[in-house]
Amino acid sequence: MEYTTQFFKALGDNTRLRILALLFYGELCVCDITETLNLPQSTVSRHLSYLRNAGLVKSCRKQKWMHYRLLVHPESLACDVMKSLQQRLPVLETIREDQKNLEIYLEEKGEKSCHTGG
Amino acid sequence: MEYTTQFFKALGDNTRLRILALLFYGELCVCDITETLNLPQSTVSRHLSYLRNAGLVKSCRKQKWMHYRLLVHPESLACDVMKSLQQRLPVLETIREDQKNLEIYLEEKGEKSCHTGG
DNA sequence: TGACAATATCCGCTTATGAGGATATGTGAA
DNA sequence: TTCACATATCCTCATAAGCGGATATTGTCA
Repeated sequence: MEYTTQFFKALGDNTRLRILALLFYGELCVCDITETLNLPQSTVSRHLSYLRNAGLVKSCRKQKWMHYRLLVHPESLACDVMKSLQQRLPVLETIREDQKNLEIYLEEKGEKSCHTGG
Repeated sequence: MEYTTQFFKALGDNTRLRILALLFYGELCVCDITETLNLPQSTVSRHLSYLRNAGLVKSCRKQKWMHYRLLVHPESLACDVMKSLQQRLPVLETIREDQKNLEIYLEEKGEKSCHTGG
């Protein structure tokens, strides 16, 4: 049952919940997350590693940028929980603010984005 | 968002997941859990405290025995997750064994139970 | 290849948490 | 009021993890 425990440990941290809430918007690179949440790069990177080890996200390099996106196995506990999170996390003030900031950030970034030509 | 984080932290431990899986069967006292899981009493008590603080269970004294049962606020993230846990935890070998042991234990205990005269 | 940008990892420090034996507290019965 | 049982809390130790600045690594481009 280690996998299950590790899954919930991964959700047991404010920063990681905030990161997941951003990833519900789609694939993002580390700098997107770092700037949106306004946290030190090392902090974001460390939490992303944690999420990857716990099997919640997967990463892939695209040129200079490492992109992260959600990874869910269908018909699983993790899948159920992630769906519920997607629906319910925005109840939280902090999460709503983060998501708003992401929208603003992505719009401002526009075509200069590391997402162009993705 | 502290409440949410605390909720997931509470789920991020093997022993606590095992305890919750037993409580899906209904209200239990500490000795039921201790004997079913075959763990030191202090360990079980500590984890029950943790679950209580995180708002997942509530306790009430019945004579000499402290009874614990699940506590879920309807229409919440916690409620969604608990429902999913109830359905999916028995996928895990350890959980199935625990639940089997609980059934045997309760049957053997029978009328000498601390549940008599509830 | 040299410089820079994007990330990951290291490091030192601090706090949270787990374990389980020992002990304290609370409760009912004699 | 004393005993026995049920449970909570204390104590000490060990490990997991969080933080963020500094540094290493890797890819891109001139």
